[in-house]
Amino acid sequence: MLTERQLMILQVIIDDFIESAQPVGSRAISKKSNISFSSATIRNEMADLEEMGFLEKTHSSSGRVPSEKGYRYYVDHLAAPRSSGSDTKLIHNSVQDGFFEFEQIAQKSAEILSDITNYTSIILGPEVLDTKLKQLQIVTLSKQNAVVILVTDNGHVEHRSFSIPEEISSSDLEKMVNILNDRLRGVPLIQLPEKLNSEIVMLMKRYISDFEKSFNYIKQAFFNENPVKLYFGGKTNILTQPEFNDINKVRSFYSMMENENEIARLLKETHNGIKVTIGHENKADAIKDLSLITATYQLNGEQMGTIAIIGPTRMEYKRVISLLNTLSHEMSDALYLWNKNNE
Amino acid sequence: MLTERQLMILQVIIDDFIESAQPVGSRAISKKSNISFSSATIRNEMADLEEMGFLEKTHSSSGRVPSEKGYRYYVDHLAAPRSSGSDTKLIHNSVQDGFFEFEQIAQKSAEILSDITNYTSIILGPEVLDTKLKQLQIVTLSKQNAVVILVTDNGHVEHRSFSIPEEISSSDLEKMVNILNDRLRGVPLIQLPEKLNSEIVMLMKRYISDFEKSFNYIKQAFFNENPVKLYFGGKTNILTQPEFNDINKVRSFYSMMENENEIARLLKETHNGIKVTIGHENKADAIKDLSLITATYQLNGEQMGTIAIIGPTRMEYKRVISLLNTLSHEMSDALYLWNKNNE
DNA sequence: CATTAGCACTCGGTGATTGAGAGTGCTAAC
DNA sequence: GTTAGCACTCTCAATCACCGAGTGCTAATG
Repeated sequence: MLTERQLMILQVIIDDFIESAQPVGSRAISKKSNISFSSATIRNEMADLEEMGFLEKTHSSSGRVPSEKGYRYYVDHLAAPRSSGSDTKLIHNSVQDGFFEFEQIAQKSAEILSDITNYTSIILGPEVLDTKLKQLQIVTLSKQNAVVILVTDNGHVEHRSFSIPEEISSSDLEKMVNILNDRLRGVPLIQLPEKLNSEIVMLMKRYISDFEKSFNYIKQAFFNENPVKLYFGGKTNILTQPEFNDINKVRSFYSMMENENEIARLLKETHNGIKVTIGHENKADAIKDLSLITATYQLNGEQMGTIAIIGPTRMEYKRVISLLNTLSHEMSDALYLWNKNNE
Repeated sequence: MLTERQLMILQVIIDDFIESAQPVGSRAISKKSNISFSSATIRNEMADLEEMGFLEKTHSSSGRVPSEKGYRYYVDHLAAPRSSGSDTKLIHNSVQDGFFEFEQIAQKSAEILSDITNYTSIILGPEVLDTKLKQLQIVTLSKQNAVVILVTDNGHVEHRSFSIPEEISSSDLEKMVNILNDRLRGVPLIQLPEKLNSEIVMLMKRYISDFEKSFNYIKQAFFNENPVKLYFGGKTNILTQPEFNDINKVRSFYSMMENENEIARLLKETHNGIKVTIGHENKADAIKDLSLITATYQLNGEQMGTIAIIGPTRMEYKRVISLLNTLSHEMSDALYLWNKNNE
């Protein structure tokens, strides 16, 4: 469909625009070292590319700017991922550097990703639902107060304070914890509320009277939480992008970022591999003039979570794609190792 | 120094400007129902007030705008705190509604504060340094991995995963935890590193060989943390304030907000009571055209932490001061009750 | 026939000019 | 002491001319 030369010109225009954020004129292109045609020739080609929808003008006598279709073509055909050794090393080090806890690594990776790209990065943690309860613990602080601590088999820890009903003695508490541990160890978190309600409540009532009130509080505290966690990096980076000189864009972007559920939903749409969503391809209104690039990470082939970068449609696709690729593999590898040790 | 009438006019101007964000003209003032002088008279008074430094003009023929000195006078003499019943109720409910955990309450209060004011709120948590260790717990996840959990006497929980050196058997681990609990229970967190290094290390070495490596990791994980925690509310609220139409202001504000240490330092300067810092009175450059209002909360008369609101110098001082006052008392009360139960 | 030089044309951006409107300071009258 | 009146100042928005970057088209070129 496109001639060799058109491809080349399209590529040059997009590369140039990604770098400069300025409309690209025919003269500027003709001066590039790898271009040997006159500006007039290029003008003709650009007119054709515009007609086909790959380029746009900001006004009738301006230089050309890539359209969303142009970007789409660019990422699909033109943007061979370009990996930088130093970037790769940075990511590698951050992931390998003591992989003890997923939360740490995710947070750190999100920060590095946003630091080296100047975009905003988001990492979607694995669903906690299929993690299993490892241990339940109650630490009493005083006669009235105690902390329940819940540890999952992947090392995640949740805790919640509660006040001890007067009727419950400390030996009762101990009994209760023992029962719970006995019965609930190994139960997937997602089944916990149900298990608690059916089997356990009955059992407990036999041992301890009137424990329901305080127990409800604990249950609620643990299971109303978001079932999924997001790690952000560089939330304010977009402020340095020229396309965000408009306060209203900033506003709508941030109000969107506050809605974690929506973001999680967006990120979950990726299924294995890297997905680039450009401008209006995005379903969420607030990022209809931004691009979202997502990649997944896996454990034993099963998708665990998503890494994402949000930036202007004028994004360094090549670099970002390669970065996400690297990080995705690093995280998958680390998860695999960690899991193997954990068997 | 100021006549009755000048006071009145100053007050009206500031109130009006706080509401409208527009320079206030003499004619507008003369029309207010509680003002019975002509615009000419008011012009004369305004000229005097300007000469004294309480008012400013944005240009030679504009209406007047309060100067920082004007705001200062306003909060010191004119702004009798005006408490709204519904605000008070909101705060009261949020604080009372299940005071089991400080973190929850602080987070929720910060959010409510920012929601009802449209400014940004920050709550500085109590120094964790003088809380004491209540219990240490190690939960093994597998042969290689484990989680250390540290509970303080005020219900704060910290945890960190680590990998178990191969030399350590699970019975060794148990021993280690027992020793640690024995020796460290009741020790103030601030003394923990020291204690660990002096007494405990020696003791442990006798029981367990080569535990140092993994132990160092734990130590580091726990004690490199910020010794103080900040809870933010409404970080994006300032975007709705007209004074933040300038992207550069937004940028400098956010880059300041990312520096938690500096913010903590600012908030710590308050000592009992409410403190209003207007514009250039602030030491931090990034908020030299903003106002910061702080209040402390106490436990048994001892200052525990700070509540703060950041907004434009054109801030609803009356309302904010009264809100902070209310919240400060509510939090102090709640802390007191909680502490009493905890004895 | 593809390429290119040349040129008229278009449009955004800048700076100067203008008039309206809001507000002031000052003076003179009350 | 207060106020009406008025000249003056300055912002803001609209208008205009002009420049420059860039285009589209045509005609000449190899």
